[in-house]
Amino acid sequence: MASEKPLPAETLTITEVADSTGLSPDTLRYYEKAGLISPIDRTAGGRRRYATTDLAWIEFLLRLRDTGMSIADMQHFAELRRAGTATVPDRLALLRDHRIRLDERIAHLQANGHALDDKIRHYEHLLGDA
Amino acid sequence: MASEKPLPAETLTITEVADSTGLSPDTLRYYEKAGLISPIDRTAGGRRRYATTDLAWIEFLLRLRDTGMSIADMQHFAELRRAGTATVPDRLALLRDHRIRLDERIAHLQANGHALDDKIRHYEHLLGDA
DNA sequence: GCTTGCGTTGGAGTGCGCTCCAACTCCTAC
DNA sequence: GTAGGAGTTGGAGCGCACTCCAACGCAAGC
Repeated sequence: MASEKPLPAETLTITEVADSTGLSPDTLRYYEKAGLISPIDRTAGGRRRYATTDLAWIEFLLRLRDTGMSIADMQHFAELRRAGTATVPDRLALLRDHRIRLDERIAHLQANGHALDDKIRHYEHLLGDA
Repeated sequence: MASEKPLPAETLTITEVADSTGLSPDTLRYYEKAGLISPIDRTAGGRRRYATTDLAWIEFLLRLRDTGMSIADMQHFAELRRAGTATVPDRLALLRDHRIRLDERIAHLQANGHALDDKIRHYEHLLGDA
């Protein structure tokens, strides 16, 4: 009853995933241990083989991370995902909320950017510079 | 020769500055120790009295921090400031550079925001939701 | 003068997000 | 079969930006 799948050719080693995502192998293992990524399929020898769906999920995680979501919140989201489609409304609500806070952050950054522009102009004026 | 200035009325205690900036008194002392803020005037009893110019500088620091500048880089900027007007060109160059990287970050956040919008639409579609 | 509370210091501790390490196994090429 | 490199684990360590603490000093009201 060996369930030895033929391991579809589109399978990636940890370094391949690392290279393609910009994460280090250590960070990939850390994310998996933390439950951000569900346990990755292994070869007979115990080595991780990432499926392209795993890769897509990691890229989504990176988007959440890069927009300021904490590990703890990503853990929560990943749990909901593992719990199945019944949690889609929850996940949608979380994403919408995150999206709103992202726009607020962007607006805040832009306002600060304008203040920096003023400061830059002030310095330029001091120098008679263009 | 006592240089006991009358301490212009527009002088603030550490908690007043904390309340007005949102920083904690501990953080204000930490910033001063770290050299982000030059030594603040003291009362006879050794208590800090912040001038409004100190407040303005702290608010500027917060703008740098909120736009992603590290403590180390703010230390550098503060050093240049203490070194006098000869460093204005350097400071201008740093600010311009920081400004450019800020715009890059904003663009990146916006791109990620659009990707999140796609994901949100995907979930909405799953639900037949508006 | 005494209490209450704000402020001071140096230094230790915290939370986050990794990052590194030792000791080991596995896989490939020769 | 052997050498070299890639991958595995649990756990320790790190850098950043604070945050907290104990022990003390000073100030204002009663």
